[in-house]
Amino acid sequence: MSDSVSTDSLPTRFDHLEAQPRLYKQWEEAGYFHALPDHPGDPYSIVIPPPNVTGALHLGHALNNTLQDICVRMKRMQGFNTLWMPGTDHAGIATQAVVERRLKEEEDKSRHDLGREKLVQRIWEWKDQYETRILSQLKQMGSSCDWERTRFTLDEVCARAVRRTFFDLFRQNLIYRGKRLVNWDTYLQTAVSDDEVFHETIQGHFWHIRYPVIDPQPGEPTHVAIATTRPETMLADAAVAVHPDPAAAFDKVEADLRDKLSLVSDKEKEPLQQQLESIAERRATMLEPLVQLCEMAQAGRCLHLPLVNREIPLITDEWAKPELGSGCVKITPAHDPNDYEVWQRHPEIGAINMLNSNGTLNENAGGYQELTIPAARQRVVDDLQELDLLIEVEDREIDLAHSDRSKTPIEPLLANQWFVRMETLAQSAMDAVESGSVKIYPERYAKGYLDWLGEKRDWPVGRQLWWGHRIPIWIKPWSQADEDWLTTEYNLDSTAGDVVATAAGGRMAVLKVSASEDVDAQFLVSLPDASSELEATLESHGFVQEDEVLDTWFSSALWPHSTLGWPEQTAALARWYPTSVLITSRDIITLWVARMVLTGLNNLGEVPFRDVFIHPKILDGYGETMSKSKGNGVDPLDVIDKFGADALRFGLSYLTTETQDVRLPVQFECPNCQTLIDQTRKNRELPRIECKSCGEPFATQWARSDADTSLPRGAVVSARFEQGRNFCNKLWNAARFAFMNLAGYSPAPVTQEALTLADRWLLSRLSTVTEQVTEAFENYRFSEAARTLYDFAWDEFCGFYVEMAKERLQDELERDNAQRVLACALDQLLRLLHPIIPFISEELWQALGRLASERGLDTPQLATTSIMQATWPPIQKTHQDPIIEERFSRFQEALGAVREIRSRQNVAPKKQVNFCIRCDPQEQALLAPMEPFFAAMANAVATAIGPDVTPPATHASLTRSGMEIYVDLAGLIDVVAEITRLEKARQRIEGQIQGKQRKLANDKFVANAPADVVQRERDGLQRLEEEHASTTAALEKLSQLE
RNA sequence: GGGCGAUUGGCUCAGUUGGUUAGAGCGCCGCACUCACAUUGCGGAGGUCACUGGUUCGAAUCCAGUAUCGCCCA
Repeated sequence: MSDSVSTDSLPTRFDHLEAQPRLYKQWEEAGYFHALPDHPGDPYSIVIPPPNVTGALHLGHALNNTLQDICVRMKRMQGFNTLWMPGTDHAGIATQAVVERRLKEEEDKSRHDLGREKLVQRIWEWKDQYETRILSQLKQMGSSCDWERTRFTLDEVCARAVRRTFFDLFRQNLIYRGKRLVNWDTYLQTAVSDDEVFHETIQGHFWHIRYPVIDPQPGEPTHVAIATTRPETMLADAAVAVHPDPAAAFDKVEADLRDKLSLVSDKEKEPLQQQLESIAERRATMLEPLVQLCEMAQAGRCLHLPLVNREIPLITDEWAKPELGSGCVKITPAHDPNDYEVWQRHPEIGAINMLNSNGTLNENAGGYQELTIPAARQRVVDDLQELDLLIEVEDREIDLAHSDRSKTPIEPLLANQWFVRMETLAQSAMDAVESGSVKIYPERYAKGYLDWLGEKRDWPVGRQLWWGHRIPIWIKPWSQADEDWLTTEYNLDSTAGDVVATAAGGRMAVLKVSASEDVDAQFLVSLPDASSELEATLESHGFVQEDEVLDTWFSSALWPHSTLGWPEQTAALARWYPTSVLITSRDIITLWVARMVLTGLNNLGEVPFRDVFIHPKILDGYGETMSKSKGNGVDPLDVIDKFGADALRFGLSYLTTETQDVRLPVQFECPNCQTLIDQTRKNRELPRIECKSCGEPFATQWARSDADTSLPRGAVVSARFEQGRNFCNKLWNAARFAFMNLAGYSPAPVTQEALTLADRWLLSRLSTVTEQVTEAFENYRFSEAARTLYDFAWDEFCGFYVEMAKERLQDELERDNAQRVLACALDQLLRLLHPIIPFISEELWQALGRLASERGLDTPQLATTSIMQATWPPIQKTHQDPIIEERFSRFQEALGAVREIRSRQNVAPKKQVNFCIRCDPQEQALLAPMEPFFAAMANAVATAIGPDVTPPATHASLTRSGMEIYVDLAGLIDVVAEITRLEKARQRIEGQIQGKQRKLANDKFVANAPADVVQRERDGLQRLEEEHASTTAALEKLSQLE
């Protein structure tokens, strides 16, 4: 931009595509984002929720990062020593899954074909590519992160923290390995957590099977019937269970049903009644056989498990439900969570694992070894039928767990897992929230956090993956020789059974695991530092490092302190830990937020952040979450291209309210003619779409065929961002107007006396707005701040103040002060807006600086080069003047009334009209000086204002806050239109009068309501009656004219 | 099954501790482009605040229940 600003040099539009990279580069090169521990100011810090490198950022991230940037930019302006720590997350399973899928698709290779080292290398390549993309997206949004500190959860700094934390927890006996039922993803061949599993109802079957009883006594059944949705699991059955007291079980079911029956409405009674009847029926026919089976179980009767020819016991357990199926249930502890629980109660039945990690059956499946699960299922069913042991097959909807990562069915599997013991850790994290050391906004989310932690479930931290932090444990079968070696060489403390001992002066933690049924005794050794020579020594002694890697959340849990350099006692850590606020989305409160709190407390004895702000989720127009796989995802860069980063940010903050998720109806933008085409559930899955306006086709993200991919791509955007774009344009042009009128600007103090009414009104409003916006931002009420600024900037600053300044700027005597106040007001407004719309506010700030480098009312000061260095506007309480604001609104009402009459009467805008106002002397004093503004803003000339005004012969009138506004319509009046309007008005007034009269006639209201409320009603009634009288009079007059 | 949240004009949302005639943006209708901005200005139409009860002088707002939707947990 040139040094002088004129209409020629400042276009009527903000060119965001040109300005954004230029301004961002300026900021970055000036080092405004970089925080140093020894900079002045109280510390303020935020760590970014590290986006995972699986893919590019979407609008949810845009929202998340916009809110963080708003906080950070405001705090920086407020003089805090502000750090925003950026980085990305390696997202173990998700990223590996994506890369493996591509490997399969593009090269038809599995990870085993490639090998660990090469696969990991591929994933690093993927990571580099997406990290670059993600960081670039963040920059294009305007995020003012301290890029020099950028971290990655798998880099060496984070790795050090992970290593040290694992070692420390292990040393405290808080990490252990145990056999647990896990969700096994047979495709990715890893356990996945419950959070990575989704459930889907599918059409399945319910197979009813008979197991022969071994040596039945006379009178006893020869077979026991069971039913299952997964018949192949019978190969690993360990028992069949029957309820220990079937009669009591029936009693309980019936009692529960009756309880329910007494509570529900009539129409719901019927199904319950039916259930009761069928239970009674079952009881009649089945109780006796069930009791008999129960006795058989107690007598130790066994069953013959067909196909694998094993003997399994009949046992009694409450998991068997007499009211369901045959009343008996097969127990497969290694492949079913409920059966696993049964095993815990009956350890003697054992557990048999029939699965290989790749989902094929193992040697325990006998003749079915090597088969996949679906194949085995078919064979088992066929073979049972052959043996006449299949009773029937029932169609049934079943709930099937799927892996979120591979989209394949989950197999429950008994496997050795690494766990973190949560008892004390979880308690510490609960205490932190309960005591208020961590505050969650909105408060209601604290409940979920506390409930989840309250279960204190141990955290499974091992993943059978290759991408991640390898578990720092070295394993070797126990031997006396090694024990002696460790003792003499490293002063190993006594290795009491299953308690961790330290060695090497605390640089080694050793656990001697006693032998169990399937594992011999062994040493587990953990080391705190990667660089330790101990590692090599151990390996040369035959210790082998655990293959598995840690759950991604293990490293994310350390993020607030690992990024600051912990376990080193860095200056950054001392300065910025604990961080000020964590801003994130609600779905990871438990997975991430809770774990950060407990690791922070464990590692540093201090919570990781003071506040947690949970922001809404972004949904599409149908209320569905956005995602690439649905096709309703919006790329922030598409929005930025079309509307600008400021529009994106403004739109998102405007929508960030406390209770609502953000619904954004989504459109395709035709690349040929820019028409927006609503996205529907149907068209969002199409590879190509034909524009309804120009008829040309364009490609979507689903385009695969050559014909489709050769078409131009249609961006997916949302018209909701038009509001932000328009707002920026409005601000731009208001500033443009100011610049055009700042020629000859000279800085000088403006005395109180020199301020006009409009000035004082604007300064009062500005002060009030500053207070509201500051308060709103500080309490994470982003929408409120955005709305307040929008309304103020558009309606008050542009709609009134700028309009009113026009006159004065042409007046030689007034011009200097008008320029000074205008420059100062624009300056303040830009600062307030900067956190939300950083680019345009910076561009305008710099332009203003070239024209009016020194500004301010009391003592003009040299403005900073960049708005980023400007201070946050202080709240000028002395400027706040409620009386001025109140009186000014009288003017706005009077002006509105004149405009309304003009419009109603179809008076051409260019046609000047006369008007007069009958009002109190108080209003008269206010309105008199505003006469020029009526002329400028409504093309209306005041003929009289005061208590003794006589209305013109032909007029239309309106009543506003006790003022009668009359517009002289001689020669202009549309009598019919005016009569229609007045009659409608009179009707409305009469209704209101009646309402008020009724209210005031109610003794209870008068007696109970506060005096001011009653008085307000009385005043209102009086005003309405006056209005009614004048309306009636006007109507009479008009009907004479007609 | 348990928990949390939502339901306000055609659409997306505000609505402070219950108190005048429930607001905004978009869309719609009418008027207006020489004078910052048509991504604009001025005006207008459009809502029995999901439903049913209750508390209260007074309920979009508080309480209970119902319905529908969403999310989380099992």
